[in-house]
Amino acid sequence: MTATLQRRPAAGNKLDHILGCATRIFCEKGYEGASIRDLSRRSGVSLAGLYYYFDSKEELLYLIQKHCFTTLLARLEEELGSAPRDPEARLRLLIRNHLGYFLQNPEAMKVLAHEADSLTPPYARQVADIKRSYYRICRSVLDDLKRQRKLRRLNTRLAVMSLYGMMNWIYTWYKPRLDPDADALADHMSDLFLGGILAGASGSARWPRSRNGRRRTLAA
Amino acid sequence: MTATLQRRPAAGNKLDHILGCATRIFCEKGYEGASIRDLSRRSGVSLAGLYYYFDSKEELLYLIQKHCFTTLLARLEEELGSAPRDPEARLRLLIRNHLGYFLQNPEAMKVLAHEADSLTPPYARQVADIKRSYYRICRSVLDDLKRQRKLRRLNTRLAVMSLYGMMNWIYTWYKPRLDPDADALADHMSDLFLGGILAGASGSARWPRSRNGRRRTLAA
DNA sequence: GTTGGGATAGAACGAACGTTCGATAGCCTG
DNA sequence: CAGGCTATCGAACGTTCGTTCTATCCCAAC
Repeated sequence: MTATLQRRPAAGNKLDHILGCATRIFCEKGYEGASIRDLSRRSGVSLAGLYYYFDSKEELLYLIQKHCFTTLLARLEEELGSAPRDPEARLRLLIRNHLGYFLQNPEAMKVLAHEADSLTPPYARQVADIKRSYYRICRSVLDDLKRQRKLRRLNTRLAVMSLYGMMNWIYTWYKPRLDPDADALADHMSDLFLGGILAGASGSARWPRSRNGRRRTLAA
Repeated sequence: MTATLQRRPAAGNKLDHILGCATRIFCEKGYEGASIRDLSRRSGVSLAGLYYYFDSKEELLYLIQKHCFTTLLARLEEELGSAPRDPEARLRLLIRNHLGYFLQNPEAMKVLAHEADSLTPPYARQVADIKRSYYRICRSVLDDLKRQRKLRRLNTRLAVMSLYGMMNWIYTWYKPRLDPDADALADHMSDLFLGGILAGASGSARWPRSRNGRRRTLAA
């Protein structure tokens, strides 16, 4: 009934193992589709024994999400701390950090992206707080870029969301054998995003915005 | 046991109502989290009565996905049929079509994006076929653009996936009150994507870091 | 050597699940 | 009116779910 939100003193190692198994199971079958019995089988811990390490299935998902977002955020803050002030460089670094972590932990990535709103209030708020911090960093970097390059017509929210869409969607299609590695992918998406931002949103009359009509912008 | 994959003769109206309710429930609670009893309550049809209209919960999801993707694909093909040959114009039209349909049916959109691999082989293949057709249209338009603009370094697969990521991710953040409407959003994403493609992918410089280093591909 | 608590598991609980059964209306056709 | 077909439902079936109860084992501390 009562949410713990705090870990027991010295149960470090086995809990990690359980969380790892749970991540893989949630990844494969989804949060609702996965059962504690699946976790019991895969982890080798008895059904009842599992409940020594967590209070509920929901806390399990919470622990996974909290750990991943916390790690992701900490990495980013550390890297940005000793990085140049130039907004473009910082944005590239952010993208590299995001994709690097995600492609290194593809199962966790899918759980984060796919079960983004499977948690209910007591847990959901905690995760939402971390996500908001992460989002705000990206937004502020983009605001800096907007100021520096005088991109008056840039909608920062839309831009951030488009960027996250590009990045987070990869869990649906990325094939390690077929697709470029994390750094090359980060370069690709950085170029695509920055190119689009800098080319389209600077407010010159070159690309007039029209509501309904189709624009014949470029001479073919 | 045997998958029907074919509708009974004259059960049109009520099945539509059931499918509409099911879409909303799948959207709210996810496919696994939703129950037939939820659907019974919301639709006003008794639990057993529902099974007159479909054979299984999975067929229900299949019918929703098939209908949506078929409609989306048909609309696109119709629009592209009477459209200019210019690849950029066709790409803009594709984006407009995609976002227009999705923002008009946000609940169905979420079910399509979120339950993309909740179906098992007999049903999954049918849906995958339609999705592949849809994907291929986008890819071929992009290949045309690549040829026309001589974008030698453009990875078409990555570009298509990035674009779909941008577009499909909106179900996680779009707020009708706060964000621009479908056409404006389509313009935004078209500009972002095309700007990025045309600016970044034709030259030899891998890391165009400064403004004057950025190439202008537009005046060909 | 006893004790006490951390760690574990077998068995069970009540609830909810997807699905089916059998029956009952209404309605068209002969 | 008889017979069959469409549409519908209450009740149940068998299974699986998340969770808990209770008992045990292990081992350090006294």
